Amino acid sequence: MTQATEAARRREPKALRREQLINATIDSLAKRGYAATTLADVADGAGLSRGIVNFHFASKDNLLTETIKFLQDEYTANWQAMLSRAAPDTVSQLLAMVTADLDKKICTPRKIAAWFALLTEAKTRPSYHQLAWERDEKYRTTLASICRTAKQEGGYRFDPQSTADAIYAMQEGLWLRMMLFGRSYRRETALSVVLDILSTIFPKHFAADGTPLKIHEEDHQRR
Amino acid sequence: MTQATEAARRREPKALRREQLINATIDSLAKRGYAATTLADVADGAGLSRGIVNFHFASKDNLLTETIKFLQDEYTANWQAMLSRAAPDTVSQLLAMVTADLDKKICTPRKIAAWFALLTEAKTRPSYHQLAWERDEKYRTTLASICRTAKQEGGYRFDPQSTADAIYAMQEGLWLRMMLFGRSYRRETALSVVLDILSTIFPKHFAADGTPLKIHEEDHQRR
DNA sequence: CGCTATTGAATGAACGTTCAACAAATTTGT
DNA sequence: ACAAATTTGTTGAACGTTCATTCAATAGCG
Repeated sequence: MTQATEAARRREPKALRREQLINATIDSLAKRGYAATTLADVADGAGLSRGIVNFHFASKDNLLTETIKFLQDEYTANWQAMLSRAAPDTVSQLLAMVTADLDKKICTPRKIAAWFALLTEAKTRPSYHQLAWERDEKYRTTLASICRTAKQEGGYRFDPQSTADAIYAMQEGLWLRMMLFGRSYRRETALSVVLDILSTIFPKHFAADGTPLKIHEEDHQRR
Repeated sequence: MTQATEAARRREPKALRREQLINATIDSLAKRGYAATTLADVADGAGLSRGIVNFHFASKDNLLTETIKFLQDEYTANWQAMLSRAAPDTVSQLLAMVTADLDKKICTPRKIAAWFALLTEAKTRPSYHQLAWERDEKYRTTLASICRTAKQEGGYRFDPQSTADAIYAMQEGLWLRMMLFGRSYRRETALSVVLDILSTIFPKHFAADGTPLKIHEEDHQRR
């Protein structure tokens, strides 16, 4: 590296270097898996020297905790933003939730792989477990409340919490499929599966061909 | 250990000792996770000495491959047996498939945890990947064919393959939930979520209260 | 010059694998 | 029938490697 770029690199603020290392961590998790990810891999991936991670993150454990926190923050911020930007009708809200989960920004092979690599270890790591639980709870309760509204609007018989659980579980299952069989199972495939099942579960909210319908409430009250 | 029991232990055939070590591996994977599972853990768990695994399995890698193979064989054999024992009507077949997935024998905390621990590493290990793919394909195509029959019987509009994918993904998602939040999310909870969503997806096959109905061949046309 | 970021070599712990020694079981020879 | 020889299963110590962490030395910055 030339001295000019070396100087420029050195001037980067701390937060940027941390993010750079977190990204190298995600890369390594996706490429090599949890067990085979070493600090040397991460440092090499970031183009930096061996001791650098312990300087910025104190320990490998902490680096991984910060990585899962990064992924979880990005995930939650993304669906919450998409939800608030969506139209207020039930179908739009529902679609916002499920397309956020499969959003191009979130749902990349490397991020999915890294997420599962960390999540699987969450069982034995309290700090990961806590983060997984938070992600879960927020999304799940929001989805359940949308299902409750939809039930009133469509006069459905299902139990809203149970249906929300089923939809959420299905999405996590599709993530798993994408992680394992990403070559044949992509975002677009998963999205069409989700849309199909939604139009089956909420038939009054979708046309026969699956087109979303906005339901107007003459005799229903919202939220 | 007394000499008598020591002698008895030594007489156990090779296959039994292998299964004993595989079980200790599942225990360790569930308790400590993939990364922290060592051969010393496995040997200690089985109450045997350090070098024993390399004698029976040649390498750690091979032990783990045999473990995932063991779990996958048990899983597949279980649902195929339950399916063949079930009544021939569509609802019974469908229920056999989904209850097999959540069967008490298969769906234990330790087996779920071990399965995910190994599966997550499958991305980077061709031999695991192959096994995961096999498990997937068999179950998925069987489920799709049942959905196809149900569609004819109930005059549903859904795409059978897509619906089967959604159901299967949901089940894997519920496994993930059980792994992560096993204290609050158990087999019984997951099962009720599955049954709820099935009666939503196949309304003609279930009564309003969710009771399964056997459909007879008169209803075959419509829409 | 003090301060902060970075480097890379040194350290020590953990782990998979190997192997010589031993013990039990089984086969062979007489 | 029984001892010797051989095979099979098991042990635990030794070995070499890998890895996270530490730290003294260094370089850029204001």
